[in-house]
Amino acid sequence: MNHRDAILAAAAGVFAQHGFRGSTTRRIADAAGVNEITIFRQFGSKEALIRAAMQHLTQSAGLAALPDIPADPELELTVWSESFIQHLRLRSSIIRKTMSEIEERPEMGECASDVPRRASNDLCHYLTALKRQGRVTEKFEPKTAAAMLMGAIFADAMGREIMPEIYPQPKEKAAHMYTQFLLRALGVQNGSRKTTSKQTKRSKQLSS
Amino acid sequence: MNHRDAILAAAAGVFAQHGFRGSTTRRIADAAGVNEITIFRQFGSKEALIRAAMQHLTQSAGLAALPDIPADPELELTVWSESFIQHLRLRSSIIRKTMSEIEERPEMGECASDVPRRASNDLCHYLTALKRQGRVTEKFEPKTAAAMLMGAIFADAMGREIMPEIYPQPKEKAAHMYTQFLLRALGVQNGSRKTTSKQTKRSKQLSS
DNA sequence: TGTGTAAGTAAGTGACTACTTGCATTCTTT
DNA sequence: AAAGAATGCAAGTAGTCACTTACTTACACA
Repeated sequence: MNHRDAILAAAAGVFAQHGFRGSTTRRIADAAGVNEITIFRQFGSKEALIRAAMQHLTQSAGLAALPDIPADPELELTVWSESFIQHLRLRSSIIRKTMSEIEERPEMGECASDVPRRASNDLCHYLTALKRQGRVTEKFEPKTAAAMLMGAIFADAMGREIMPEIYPQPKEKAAHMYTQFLLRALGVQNGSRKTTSKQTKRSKQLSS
Repeated sequence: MNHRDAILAAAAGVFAQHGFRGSTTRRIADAAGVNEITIFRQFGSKEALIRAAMQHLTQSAGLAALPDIPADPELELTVWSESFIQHLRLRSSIIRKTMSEIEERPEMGECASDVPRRASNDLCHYLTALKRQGRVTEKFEPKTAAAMLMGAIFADAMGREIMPEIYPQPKEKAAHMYTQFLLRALGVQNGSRKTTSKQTKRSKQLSS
């Protein structure tokens, strides 16, 4: 493994555990198996290193895609929600640390808020398309619906470790339950149009 | 103002801005207008001071009450949601800092998670009562519904400052919109039983 | 073989940290 | 007025922090 990448990975890990002030250059160097000086020669300063590590992280983050034309809303939204909640859960530590640093270091927030911004955009587009198809019986604002689903997923990913008893069980089905809840609020009937046999199969699994 | 209270208030303020590691005893002393030594004489150590400040804060926190017997769900839930979102917004900085410290200092989380736990409990009881009244047409799990509403409110309070464009506008109506969304998912019809003229008036204001 | 580059070792800088000690001052209460 | 408690001031301790300097080692490539 390249030394530079090792340092970046170690910085991200230490930051996720201890935050900015707790990420001492010594700790990062030890975690990377590298001399402390190497960090300063490669990145110049601790601040530059942390910034580089954050950008490196957010660039490698991918989001599940939502189809342009909704076919099976429950299936498609559930898959999307599951991938989104998993993304947040895997990064819950670093997200918590970043959120708490934003006020002191606003530049950290700008790259961190990229993922949720894209997610909200994608989801709003999908919901708007659903509406245009006439498959929504209730009046609703896409932004409110999107904020609702994403908010529930976000709070679940951030809070379940600390207060597991206030979230739906089991945690593996939570994303699906939030999705069903959303669809019921929109008045979208179950079932799908134009589904392949594969999708129908998954669809039946979901509602079990 | 008592010196002890001034120190506690200053500690809470500095912690909200800078987190635990950034809350130096010097900064707290300056903010309280007190000599640094006084802190150690009164509280013994920085850790003991921060702990005392946190407990002092959570004890003084009150939550809006939800009636045992639902009468006007939209009104009652909206009032509750508004008070809850306002509570979280006023404390957003300190909540973010606390969430990020929990992994390193678990004892901080236990008193901090008290408010959301109580809120979830109250909300679940209310929704269960609504169900027992037969005013809910859709099948639903109270815990999921509560997690959905509270999650949306929590994410709004934590994230709107950083990403205002992904949340419903204006922010003063957000709590009401989330509440309406919840009620639609539950299939609760608008309007109220046994309302007084006052309540009806507020009810009409809300839906405007 | 020589040269440039990335890495390590050792030592140290000045600033900041939580916390202590000794003594003087102020305020409250008796 | 006397006594005791709370507070302030000055100075200092031992430790950690980011970062620097000066010098050495290992390796790639020509």
